[in-house]
Amino acid sequence: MPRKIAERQDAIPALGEVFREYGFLGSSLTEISQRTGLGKGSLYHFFPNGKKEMAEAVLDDVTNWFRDNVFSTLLSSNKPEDGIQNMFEAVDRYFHSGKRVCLVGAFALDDTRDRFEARIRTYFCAWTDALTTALKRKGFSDQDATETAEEIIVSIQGALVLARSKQDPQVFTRALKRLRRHITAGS
Amino acid sequence: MPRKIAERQDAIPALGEVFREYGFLGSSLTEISQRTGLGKGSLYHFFPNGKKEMAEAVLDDVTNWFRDNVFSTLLSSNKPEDGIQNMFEAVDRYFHSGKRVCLVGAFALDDTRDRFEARIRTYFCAWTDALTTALKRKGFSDQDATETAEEIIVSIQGALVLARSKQDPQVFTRALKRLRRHITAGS
DNA sequence: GTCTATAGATCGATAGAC
DNA sequence: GTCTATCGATCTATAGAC
Repeated sequence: MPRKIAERQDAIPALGEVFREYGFLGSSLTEISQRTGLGKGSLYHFFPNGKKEMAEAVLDDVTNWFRDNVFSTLLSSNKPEDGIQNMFEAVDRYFHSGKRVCLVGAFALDDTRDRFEARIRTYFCAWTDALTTALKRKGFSDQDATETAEEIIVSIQGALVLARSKQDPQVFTRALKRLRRHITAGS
Repeated sequence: MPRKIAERQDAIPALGEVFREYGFLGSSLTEISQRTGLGKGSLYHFFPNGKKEMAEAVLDDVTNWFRDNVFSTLLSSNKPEDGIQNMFEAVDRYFHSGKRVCLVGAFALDDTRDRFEARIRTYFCAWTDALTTALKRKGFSDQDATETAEEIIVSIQGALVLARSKQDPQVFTRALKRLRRHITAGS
């Protein structure tokens, strides 16, 4: 127990919640201060470059979570179907079965994308590449694996948009079910 | 030619562009004034309730465009496959082959949704219902038509997110091609 | 109807006491 | 490290001249 209660990393989950709820522009430092329990002085102590650095830290945290919980399992050599199965379970948990949006996708849709271009691209490319690799190992042809990986990530993102638009999380769970069936049927 | 050059409706296309580019919160009245060529006084003359009313007018315009160019053809009784074919062509044109985002989907992802809840839901429900009807007429079972309609709209929305995230519009055109193939193969 | 000027509130960010 | 006070900029919206 070498440290005080608050470290920079401890603020990340609350920061993620605020950015997911209000977007980047809509997240005011006042709101961020209240939800993290840190005064503006403390926030600027941990994130000297302000709100942009907070969002970068959250995006890095999201990508790291997917690397550790999704991509790594997709890329581990044994049993590609286990990696894919794990991905669907992890995705369902991460997005709270359709009740939570994808922060990266949300940032991508307006000019916020331009501020975080590299991180947004990295997230989606790493996901696409890992899933493509797993599908090839599962026996898909190169082209079929590439197309199917893109199709799956497209459907996950679109299901999150439509679920939130209709305020019906089941849109998301239905999409995941279709994708699982699609994979097992097409192998 | 009964009217002056500028009517309320003439400002809608420019308003749509600004909201698509910067989102609702990110669209300042200064930017809107420049892009529409109307001073703030004129803007408040046409839209007494300010920015919210401007966004509502744009959302209504989007929904009306889809009603006239997509939903009506899907619902017209003759030849459901012509209506579906027309939908894919209209969607490809409307979203500039993946270079333009869906304003309704973008508004849905953060707390902007709460301001325009009814309009966002109406847009997606009208689309889902029209497409479901066309698929039933094409011979799909009730459940299969409902599932497939949702799958198509999910894929279109997700493809727009991923295309913009990766800055690769071809993600969108590939998704449309897959959907067309899926429909003709599954009938 | 359309403009300029500006009110009133809130923004991100900083300074300085402790 | 954490706080309060506050800066200058920017925001939406309005007032009033023309």
